[in-house]
Amino acid sequence: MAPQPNAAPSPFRSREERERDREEKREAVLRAAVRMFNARGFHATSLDDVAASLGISKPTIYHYLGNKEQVLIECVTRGLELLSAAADTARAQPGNGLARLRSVLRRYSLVMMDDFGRCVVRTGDEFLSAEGAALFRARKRAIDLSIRALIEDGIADGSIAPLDVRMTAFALAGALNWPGRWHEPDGPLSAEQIADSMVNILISGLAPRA
Amino acid sequence: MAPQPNAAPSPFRSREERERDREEKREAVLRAAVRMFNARGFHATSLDDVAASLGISKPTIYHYLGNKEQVLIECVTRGLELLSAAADTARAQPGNGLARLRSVLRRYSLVMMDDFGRCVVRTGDEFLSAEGAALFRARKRAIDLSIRALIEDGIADGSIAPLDVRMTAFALAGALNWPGRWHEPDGPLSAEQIADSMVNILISGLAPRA
DNA sequence: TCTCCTCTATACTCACGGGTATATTGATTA
DNA sequence: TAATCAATATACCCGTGAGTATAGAGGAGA
Repeated sequence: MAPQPNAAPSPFRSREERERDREEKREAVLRAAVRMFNARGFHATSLDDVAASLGISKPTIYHYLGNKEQVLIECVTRGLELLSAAADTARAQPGNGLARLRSVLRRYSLVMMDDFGRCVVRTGDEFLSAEGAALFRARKRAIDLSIRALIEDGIADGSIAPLDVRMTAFALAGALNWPGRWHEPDGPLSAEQIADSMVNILISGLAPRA
Repeated sequence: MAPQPNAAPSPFRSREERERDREEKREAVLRAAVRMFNARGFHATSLDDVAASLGISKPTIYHYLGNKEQVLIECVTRGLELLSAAADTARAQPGNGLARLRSVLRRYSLVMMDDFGRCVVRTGDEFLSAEGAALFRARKRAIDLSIRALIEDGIADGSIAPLDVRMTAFALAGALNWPGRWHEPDGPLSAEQIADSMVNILISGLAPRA
């Protein structure tokens, strides 16, 4: 029996619908978890707390996710994927190296002020198991390399000064990660304002330009 | 009986000597603790571990320090004092605003690559009790204000471009805090090299100067 | 010499929280 | 209708680690 195109909403869920439900719930757990991890810290947040905030019980979380570390890893991975996407989409854009870098940095910075991005800065290697930490480092390194490549492009085409690429990438990352620590979404400054402001400062530097 | 100026070292310790001993041991506990906190994270480090690394037992630590949070607070406070000192000593130096700021940033950056400095970046508010966190924030704010004042001086005397002072301070802090996360003391790059390099990048910016 | 204080260890208590065993309900499928 | 499976709960286990009770050893001072 094929589903009617305009069938009235039925209480009987199909296979796909049930899978979508499941995915939705999983997602809800991750959202709730990442918020609490960011607010109180990973170790200070118990899965009982997370469950309570969703009106469910701890075993339900275990029904959707393997264990506490996996919850964290999924959160961090989401954040890292957003950052990678930010780095890669702008890479193929037109413009000289500096213009493309500016665009990447802007996006990167915005991600850092979002729940999953924040989770990335706030999660040190110490929180993860050896394997988790290795994965984490590998993904961060890939992002770092993306940014370095962009800086090199800019130096090659003359739009960026001939700086130490490695250090420059670290300086940029540090400055743009920092808002993940202090920015509060409900504060007076919008993420966009902060991102633009930060990027401009980093690109022009403190010394006045003649 | 007054102590002889060149008395032979005696096994009988005087009052001051005993107090000095005590202070020394306290210090040793903090050093050992901060190292382990930085390496494994605060929550993953038990006081039993710290004690074992010194060849002593946990109650001995409690003999010198009240509880685990106090150990952390003392470590963080030491770091914050170093940072404050870095900010304040250079404040009274000669030179225009930019020159003085450069000097402060350099010192700040070096502290961040030292044990107690690292502890400051790695310790989020989440690790501390409400009172601890409040103290922590207050001290960090004071340092931030010091740096902002310096930036304002520089803008006033024309040695720094007319930027958003608040954002500039955040960008600087972020970039200079970051090495506290990734720099390893035994690595190939010396702290001095990193500090100089970082500060130069931040001051001149990425865009080439005509 | 007797007492007190300092320093240290052994051996405990206890809460917290990650993780699980098991039961229940209701829908799906054979 | 029986058997199965997904989703959820209650009630538990148990390791870890913060913090403590207690005791002993040895020097300091009276």
